Amino acid sequence: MQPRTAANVLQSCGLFRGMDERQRSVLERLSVSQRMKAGEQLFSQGSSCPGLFVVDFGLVRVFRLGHQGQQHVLHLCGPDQTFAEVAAFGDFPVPASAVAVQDSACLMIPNDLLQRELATNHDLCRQLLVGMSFWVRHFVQLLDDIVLRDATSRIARYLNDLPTDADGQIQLPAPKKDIANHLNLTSETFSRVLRRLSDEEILGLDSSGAIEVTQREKLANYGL
Amino acid sequence: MQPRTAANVLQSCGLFRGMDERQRSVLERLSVSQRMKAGEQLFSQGSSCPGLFVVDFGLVRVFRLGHQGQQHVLHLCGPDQTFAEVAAFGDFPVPASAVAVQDSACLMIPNDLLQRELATNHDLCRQLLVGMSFWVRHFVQLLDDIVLRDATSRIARYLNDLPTDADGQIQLPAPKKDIANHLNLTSETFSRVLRRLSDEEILGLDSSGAIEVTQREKLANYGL
DNA sequence: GGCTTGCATTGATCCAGATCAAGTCCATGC
DNA sequence: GCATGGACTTGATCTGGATCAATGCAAGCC
Repeated sequence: MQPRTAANVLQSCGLFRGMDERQRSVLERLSVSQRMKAGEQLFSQGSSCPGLFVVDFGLVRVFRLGHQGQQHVLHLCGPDQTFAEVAAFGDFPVPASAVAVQDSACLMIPNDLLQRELATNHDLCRQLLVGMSFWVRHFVQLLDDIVLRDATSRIARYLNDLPTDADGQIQLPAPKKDIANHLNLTSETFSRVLRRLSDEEILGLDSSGAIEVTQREKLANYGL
Repeated sequence: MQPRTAANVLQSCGLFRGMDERQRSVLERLSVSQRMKAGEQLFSQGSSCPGLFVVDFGLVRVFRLGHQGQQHVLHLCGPDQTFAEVAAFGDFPVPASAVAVQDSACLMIPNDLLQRELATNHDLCRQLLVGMSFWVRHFVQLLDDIVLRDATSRIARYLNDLPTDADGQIQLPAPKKDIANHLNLTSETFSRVLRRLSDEEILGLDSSGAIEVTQREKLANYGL
């Protein structure tokens, strides 16, 4: 897999959408490319924030560690998604760790350069303020998904929000265990729920791991 | 209870700390004062965001509604705390409802005026960007409190973070049922845990509702 | 005063999902 | 090829906290 150009990555990243070409080119110049092997750690919870990351290709797992060594996956970042923005803006230690799930590449905008740019670039500030508010909303949604919904409902909603590929099938973007953990479930429970939905003929499970939604209607109902 | 001046409220509010007098006076002029009786609703989930609120005095419960009518308390806002900032910046429907727990007063900066100010005021933008990132961190912490810790640990941590008054006692800032719900517990469980901590002589429970921490050390250990 | 209403405490029971335990099925490296 | 290990499934069992239920208690109100 070959890295794209910085311009390309930034252009397709939601956080920077709405900026014009000129704006983005400023960020391009600040950015650094970085490649990681599967399993490689980018940063760990509590260390100072290296900067803002955008995934070029691959998959990065961002997670919090619990006192007894458990972990909770906050975010599974695929291409064009950002992470560590929050710590970058707030200038505090990163509140989570990040590890590449597969061989991956990222664009990184170093913290000090970003800060300097923010100091003078008003448009960038506004843009990021909006981006950030979406980020908060995301977490609020995740939070009360976990608090207010049961396992089946959470999974149904998650599946509903995934895009279907050309064959109308869903490819899970990450290993099941990581998705399960993100939804605050064990992989066992995740597996059982998929099985049940398959028995109810709402889903079709493929031995390759692809999922076909045979009754979108009913799936949406589970997600309410 | 008498409302304070707008200047006074903004000055003691964390989100606007770091702004100079001149900056704040701009916001003062935009702000509107609002009083609520106990139980009065300020806005409800899904409606358009009226603006950014700062609590003057009293207590506001901000919560999400679940499909089956359950609710989850996202935030219990006391004096000088803000709410609805997120929707205000992002300009989407408020993702939660807000109700006054007691008779209260708020300062409100209407959305349109705030937006207009943000368009030109760079310092304000930067300030709010930082404030926002703290807000995200808060939610991440709440999230994995709920995910990674058990009931006792959550409560211990919550109590540990509360300030003690002049007598070294803790006054809960809100009804127990609301605090319990915020921590994703039932009031029954909350009650039982307090009782257990009291039996272990880590806490002293007062019939008036005040809590005395008799072994801060052990309490902190529960919160790890 | 008596009446209502809502919060809080305590006990008994229940259950969704975790944990524990096997077993299957690849992919990887030697 | 064969071994090793990780991801996934499936079954049996356990448990933390929810739910249900009863009671106490204080505040507001006629």
